[in-house]
Parts: sequence; C-alpha cells; structure tokens
Amino acid sequence: MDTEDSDIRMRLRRAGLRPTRQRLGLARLLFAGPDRHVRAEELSREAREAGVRVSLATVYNTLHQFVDAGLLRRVDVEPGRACFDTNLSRHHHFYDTGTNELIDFDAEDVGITGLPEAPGGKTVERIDLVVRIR
Amino acid sequence: MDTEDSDIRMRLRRAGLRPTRQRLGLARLLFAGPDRHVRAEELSREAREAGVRVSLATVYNTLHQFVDAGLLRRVDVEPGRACFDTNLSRHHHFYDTGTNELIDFDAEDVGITGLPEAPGGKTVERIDLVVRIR
DNA sequence: TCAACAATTTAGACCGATTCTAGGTTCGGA
DNA sequence: TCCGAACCTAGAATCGGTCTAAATTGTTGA
Repeated sequence: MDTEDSDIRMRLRRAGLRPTRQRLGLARLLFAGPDRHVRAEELSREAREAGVRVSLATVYNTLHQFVDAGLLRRVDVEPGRACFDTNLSRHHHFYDTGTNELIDFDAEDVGITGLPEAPGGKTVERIDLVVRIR
Repeated sequence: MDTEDSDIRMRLRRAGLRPTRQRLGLARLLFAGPDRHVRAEELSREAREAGVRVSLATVYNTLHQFVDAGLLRRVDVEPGRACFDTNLSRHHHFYDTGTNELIDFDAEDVGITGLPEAPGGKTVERIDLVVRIR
C-alpha cells in the first residue's frame, strides 16, 4: 500500500529513524496484515524469502528501535528468546505451555482489584497478565 | 538446623531424589532464611563462597529438579535468563524495570474478572500477573 | 559388610539467541 | 557536490544454558 508506506515513513521520521530500505522492508512484513507475534530469526527468514536483503544484526537492531519508537511491543514469556508483538492495544496473553504459542485477548473487559501500592514510591508502567494454558 | 535438614531429606526422598551432598548444600542455601529469588549463576557463586563444592551443571540440574519436585517455582520475566523463586504460596510480582528486581505480593487479595475462556478447550494452568514498575 | 548397579556429578564441549566490533555504505543537509 | 552522521554488515564474541561421556557416590540385597 502507498498510504501505509508513507504512514510508516512518517512514523519512523517522527522517531528519529531514517526510512531506509531495510527498515521499510521489515516494517512492511511486520505491519501488512493482521497483528502478529514474531521472533528475530523468523523475521529474518521472511525477509530473505521476500527478497528484502537485510542482515540478522539489522533485524535485531530494527526490532529494538521499533520497540523504543512504540511501533512494537516486546513480550517476555518464553525463556531464552524474545518475542515481538505488533498489537499495541491494551491486551494480555494466553500462553500455551505445550506449543509455546501466544494468543492475545483484549484487556478492556478485564478487571483487576486489590493490587497493593507499588513499593518504594515507584510508578506502575504496565500490568502484564499471562494466562498459562495447557 | 537439624530438623530443617531432615525435612529437606524427606522432601527430596519423596520426590525420588537422593539427598546428596550437593543437593543438600544447595537446599540449605535456598531454604534457610526468608523467601528469595535466585538465578543459577548467582547460586553457584554462593555455593562456592559457602564452601559447597558443586559444578555449574549440577546447579542447573538441581534447580530444575527442585522445580519439578515442587520445591521451587520458576519465574519468567527477565529476557534471556531464568529466575527461581522459593516462595510457593499464591503470589504475583512487581518487576522493577530499572533494577531488574522482583518483589512478591500476595495473590489472596487480588481479584481478576472478565477473563475470556481459554481458547481451544485448553485448561488454565496458572495466571501470572507482573506489575512493571519504574 | 560389601559387591554391584543405578543415580548422580563433573569438566568441558557445545548450542541457540543475541550483542559487539570495526569497517564500509548511504542519506540528507549545507 | 561534499561532508558528517546515521546506518548496515559480516563475522567474532558473549551469554545463559544444555549435553556428553566418564568418574564418583548412594543404596540395596546377599
């Protein structure tokens, strides 16, 4: 898409990131289509298959820059490897401990009561709910 | 402690684990004193300092065996490394994203409503709540 | 008690995921 | 067009963790 493309360019610009060939190629893979969870190695393979020439190091760099820019969210549930989530809305996760699959669910309907104050006068940044299923 | 020691011996026995010098030494480090969070590398260092001769491989093996035996719980919040928790009661965690520190809080007072059904007819194994603070 | 055998431990090799390094490339403004 | 900063890259290095094969140690039954 052309509108999508210039949208991405603008979001990168706003984050102080030059819209390079590599970043645009990866962004297209990430943001075309529905929300998804992806790992670096996997995205690297997809890029290769789609003819986007980009090194693995750049895939890692780009994913982290996108997280810092608020284009992606990082999810830590699996031990020893990072997962990146294109869904930026308030949501939580089911985590299937058998298949290692992550499934989003909307946070709007979820209510959490009885949380204690954050210790040491710290500020709550985010609340992550992981429902482990089997 | 002597009573503590024979208690640990018994719990290991019940789990089908021989109470070896290494396992007893690590168990003493883990379970003497208040509840704690610990990583393998750290426990290995503590053992060395306490004069408990045990290889890093055995520390890893033992931690996993203790988790399987229900003596420890594994916590996954930090990317790329496992943390083990001696607190077996129902509780959740504050996670200080600045210091990487984990702080327990009781789950008894916490209420969670509006959770969707587990997808695919799966069973809910556990619900982990991580309050990220800064 | 002790032989015998399974469980355990170990050093060190190995692994996958990720980061680092150093040098070459490209972008964008003057 | 030229320059400097931002960027990309291959390959080395690192990190947490696992595996392997051989030595050691518990346990058990005679």
